[in-house]
Amino acid sequence: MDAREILKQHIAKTATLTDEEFDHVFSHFARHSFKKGQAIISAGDKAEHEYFVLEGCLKSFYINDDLKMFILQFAMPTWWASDFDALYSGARATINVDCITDAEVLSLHNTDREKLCREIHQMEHFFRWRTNRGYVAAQKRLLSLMNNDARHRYEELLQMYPQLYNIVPKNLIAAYLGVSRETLSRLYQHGK
Amino acid sequence: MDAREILKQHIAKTATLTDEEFDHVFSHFARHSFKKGQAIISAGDKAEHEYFVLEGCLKSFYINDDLKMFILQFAMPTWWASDFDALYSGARATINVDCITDAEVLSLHNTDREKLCREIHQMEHFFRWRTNRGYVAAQKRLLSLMNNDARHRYEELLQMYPQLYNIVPKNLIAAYLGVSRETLSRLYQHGK
DNA sequence: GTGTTTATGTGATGCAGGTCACTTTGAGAC
DNA sequence: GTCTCAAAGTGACCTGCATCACATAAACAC
Repeated sequence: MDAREILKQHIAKTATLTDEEFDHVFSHFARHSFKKGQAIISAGDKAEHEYFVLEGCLKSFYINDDLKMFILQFAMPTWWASDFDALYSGARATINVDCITDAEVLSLHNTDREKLCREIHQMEHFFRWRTNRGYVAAQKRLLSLMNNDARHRYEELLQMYPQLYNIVPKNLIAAYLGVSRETLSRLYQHGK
Repeated sequence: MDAREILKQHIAKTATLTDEEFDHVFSHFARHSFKKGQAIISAGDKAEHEYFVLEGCLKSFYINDDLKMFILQFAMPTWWASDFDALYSGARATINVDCITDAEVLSLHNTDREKLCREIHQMEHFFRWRTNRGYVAAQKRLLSLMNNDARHRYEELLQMYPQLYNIVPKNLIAAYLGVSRETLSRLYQHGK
């Protein structure tokens, strides 16, 4: 399935667009291919685009002063990634986005998203719902982080996104869960 | 300042409405007075409304199987509170909302929010931005929870919301930070 | 292929913060 | 006022997870 069709079906789940409207929307996206390990947004950059994943897997992450990495999100096909704080506020990025595997993405400029939201009511609706889902997911993750131990969070993650197990190295899973890679490794030593 | 004016100015920060449009919007809100300690949404309820705070302070929180409380949000004047997951998905509430102090609020039914978003493009814009801000704030809190220790998170919270110090008891602050009340109490024993 | 980097496992040790138990202070209710 | 209950402080003890150190093993570059 081509990029156009993937995006069209993705948006159609939340918003109703005519074919002409979708053509107009799609004309604001640009396609990019990235290699495994390649950076898409680096801390300090201006974050001007958000990215819709067609193929592969991205991660968005923060690096603290001790160079420790914390993963905010893994982005699989039909997910969106960016430094949303910087994107909306116009500030420099503090979040990085890069490629865990080779990836195909569509980029949308911040200005164009706002333009599309102004022009087409249904696009504003679409982006409202996309953010809604992100907000609710972030709140659930906050509660899980406060309430559950490392093992529980690990099993929760694998149950929710089984595909991750095969694609994402354990050190990155640890950086998502908020535990050290050693602790994650020890969770299942000698079979559970 | 009356309820109408507070809401009007709050919305005007993000969206442009004519007076007629605002009158229409405002007609969907209902005003309520609550007493300190009173519950607004309880786990198991249908969550059908979201609440805009005019006066006082609410909290939204989760209670786990061990009856331990985790606070998702304090809601001060011009903040919104609800179980947004249940509200949007139609599921039963898992989050509670109640009053830390006596409070004056405006309620908006889920159905009416969606109706207003359909009728008035600018209202869809308003709610998109409201959720944006919530999403970004939740992501920052996730990072802080993974990256910083209890003392750091406490100082961060007080710096961001100094008003909380006088209004909100320490055991609730602890439930927000994700530490025990004993640990929070010990942070500043014998003056720092 | 060979050398280099990245991912993973595992032992030893330390500490932040949890839990339990008890005390003190303060705010309402009457 | 007095009684009750919630909030807050503190000691003693325990534990989940971090950190450091080193050993494999697998992936990648050339």
